[in-house]
Order: sequence, then C-alpha cells, then structure tokens
Amino acid sequence: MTEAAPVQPALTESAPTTESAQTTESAPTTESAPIEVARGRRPSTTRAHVARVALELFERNGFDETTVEDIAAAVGISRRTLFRYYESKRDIVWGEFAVELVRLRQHLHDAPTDEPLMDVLRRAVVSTNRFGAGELDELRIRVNLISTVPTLIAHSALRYAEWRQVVADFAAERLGEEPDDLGPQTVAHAALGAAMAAFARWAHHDVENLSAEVDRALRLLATGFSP
Amino acid sequence: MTEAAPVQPALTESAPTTESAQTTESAPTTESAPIEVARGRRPSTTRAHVARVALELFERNGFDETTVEDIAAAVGISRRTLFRYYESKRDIVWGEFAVELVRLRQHLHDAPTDEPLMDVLRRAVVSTNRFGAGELDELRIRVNLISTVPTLIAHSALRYAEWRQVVADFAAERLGEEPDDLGPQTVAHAALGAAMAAFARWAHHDVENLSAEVDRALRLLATGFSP
DNA sequence: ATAACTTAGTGCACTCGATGCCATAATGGA
DNA sequence: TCCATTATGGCATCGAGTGCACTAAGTTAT
Repeated sequence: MTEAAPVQPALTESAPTTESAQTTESAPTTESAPIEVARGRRPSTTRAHVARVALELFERNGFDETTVEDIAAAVGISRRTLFRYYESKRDIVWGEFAVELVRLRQHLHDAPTDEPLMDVLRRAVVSTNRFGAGELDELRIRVNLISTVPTLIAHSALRYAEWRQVVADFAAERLGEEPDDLGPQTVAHAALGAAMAAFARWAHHDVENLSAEVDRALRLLATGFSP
Repeated sequence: MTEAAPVQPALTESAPTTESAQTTESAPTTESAPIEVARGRRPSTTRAHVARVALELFERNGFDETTVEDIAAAVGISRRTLFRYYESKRDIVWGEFAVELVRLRQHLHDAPTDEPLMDVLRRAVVSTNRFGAGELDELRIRVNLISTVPTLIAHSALRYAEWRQVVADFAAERLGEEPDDLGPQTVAHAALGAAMAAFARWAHHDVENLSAEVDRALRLLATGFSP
C-alpha cells in the first residue's frame, strides 16, 4: 500500500497563459551543439505547462476521473496532440524523469573511486533529489499520486526499473561484477527500496526534510538492519 | 530492465480436457468450514485451466499479441466470462498470488521471537518459495513474462506492494515501530528487492537453484553490502 | 415433478486510453 | 513565392474493462 518516487523532476519552462505563445522561449540552449534556429511551426504549449494543468485536474478531480479529453481541453490542444507531448496519461505525472536519471548517472560516475560504494550511492541519491522550496508543493502532489493511485503505482515500476539500471551499472563497476549479477542487482533494488520508503514517508507523513529522510534510509540500509 | 516475481503460486486444480467438466472436483476442501454442497450451475472451467491455456498462448504469441478474445476462445468461454475468472488479463499471469501471501504471513508470525529479524525473514521467504520440479517450467514462464513484458512489469508493482505490506507488518512488530516507519519500510523494500533480484537471475540466467539464490540475496542484504 | 432459489455464462452497449494515417497550418530559408 | 520542416488536428480503429439484463444449469424445498 505504500509506494513512492525516489526521483522527481522539477518544472523548468514557463507556462503560456494565453493561447498566443510567447516568442521568448525560442532559443533551445542545447550545449555543445550548433545553435540551430527554430524551424517549422512553433509548438503551441510546453510539456511543463501541460503537466501543470493536468496535475491541477488530477488533484481536484482525481486521476482516474480525469480523462485525456479533459486535460487536452483544459490545455487548449487536441487529444491527439496531447499524446505528442506525453506518451501516456500516466507519464504526465512523472515529468522530466529521464533528465534526473542522467544527473544521477553523472553523479555516480564522478565520485572518487576510493569512497565506499554505499557512501557514494547515498550522496548521489540525496544530491539528485534536492529541490527548491518552490518545487516542493508540486513534488508532493506528484509523489502522492504516484504512491496512491493504483494505475500510477503500477506504472512506477517501469520508471523504477530504469533507475535501478543506473545504480546497478555503477555497483557492477565497483564490485567488479556484471550489472545483472546478484550483488549489483541487490544493491540497486535495496537502494531503490530505501529511497522509496523515504519519499513515501515524506509525502504522506509529518516528515519535514526530504533529503534528511533519504539520507537516513540509505544509512540504515548500509547497516544491514542489525544495529 | 530487470524485474522479477519474488513469489509465485503453483497450479492446484486439474485441467478439464473436454468441455464436459468432470464431476470429480466437486468437494471444495475448505478446512474448518461446514461442508457445503455445491449449489447452482457448475463452473465450466477453473482458474488453473484458464491460466494454463493463457500462458501457452502468451509463450507462443506474446502477451500483448494475445487478446482476451483469443484466450476466451481457446478456453471455450466468452470474453465476459473470462473476466469473472480473472480481474484482468495481467492477473492471469500472477495466478494464486494471494494464497502465497497468506503463507508468508503465517511463516513470519510463527517464527521464534528470539530469532534475528533478518534470519526469520530469509527463512520465511525461502520457505514460501519452494517449488516442486513439476511446477518449475510454468513458474519460469510466469516469471519471465512478469519481468519482461512492460505491461506486466508495471502491474507487478501492485502485487509487490501487497508483499511488502506483509513484511513491513512483521518488521514493525520486531522493531517496535509502526509499519509505515522508515525501518520497517526500508526492510520491506530492501527484502523485496533482494528477492526480485534472485528471481530475475534464476529466470533469465544460468542459475539452477532458486531457493539457494534467494537465500544468497537475503544474506547479502543483511551484510549491508560491506564485505 | 415442480416451483423457488442460487450460481454461472453470455451478449450488448459503452467508456477510455492509445495508435496509425493523412490532411492542414505555421514558420524560416532559398 | 515555393519549399522543407515541424506541429496540430480529425478520423477510424483496436483492445481492455465494466455494467446490465437475460439465459442456462444446477440444488433444495414442497
């Protein structure tokens, strides 16, 4: 009955208030790539805006009660177009998860090789899950949905599998094994579990500091539960 | 990309070969209940038979490629009736998981109170996941599906949440905390992770002994990954 | 035997998420 | 202006579920 999202993305872009999109957000700051000028028809909205509108509907009326049609209408696009912004209705709740994964992988990769495995892991997870005060409200909504709505609990398994892969790859390198071996896999699964537990408690209970909770959970894991 | 089912049920009933169901399987051996005689129309098939037929189709043509219509036709019942045997197409793959959960809870409950937490847990998980030689083939198919097909990977999260609840309840009692507290939750998540990792390796790789693998994973967990 | 009750099976209509296809709109560049 | 490019939108279709009303096949009581 208790689930959570160990990683959650923040909102980045701005929300078009009027249908007429601002000409401001034209330059995509993709580093180390030739500065291509936007060609073709401009998108009429952004992923972030779609997410914001959808989350509000989800919170107000419930996830299952909100149809894709409803969301599309609220955003001001067609149902078909909505599916071009997000692969599925469920994915809206996960936002820019893929970006988070890249950050996590980078963190793990950059850690000093003499730092103990579980220490690196803990620092990396805590670090990639730092959020500004302005992001916390929406994050709570997301985490609450993900850990509460059956459809989303189910969907979460797919995202978590990706997260574990990142951790397993790292653990494999450290342990001198293959990512599919028992060691790396168990580390990945267990670390995910610890992080999920921390997130769930932060979202549902009276826990103030998310980072601290994640830190605690991963420290607990490193003890083997035998104090 | 790597998932697994920590617990999987065995087949129990027999498969009606002909449409005319055998009058043999009439007495439901529900222990400690008044021996009620079957009333009303007799079921035309069994959950186990449906599962067997469906799994064969899944294995041959793939899970997503097999429609509920296909399964119903192969079993010899209508689509509507199929949904009275199983809540969803996905649930067919999970078989009698609920029964397994009861067994696990019982095991944990019956353990001597002076035995260390992680020892009890390990023994219980290993014990509830012992399968006879005759069941292994079908179990492998189930586990392979569950850990491979995205739809099923997703669905697994719901079942795993139930499994964790059982473990968390037990851990909570041992640790003198609430099931929702960080300790029990982390134990539950981590234990599930370890078991999943073991199952995945058993199903996908050249691992012979499932029980031994589960045992190894849970021992590893108890070390805190710091050899 | 027959009526009454109980349980299982079925057909039908309908909702909703998702997807493929194709036409159309908007935009920058030649 | 015409072209290449990119976004949007409508439409048809599929497949999983679900609610409902009705039929079929049993058992029990009269």
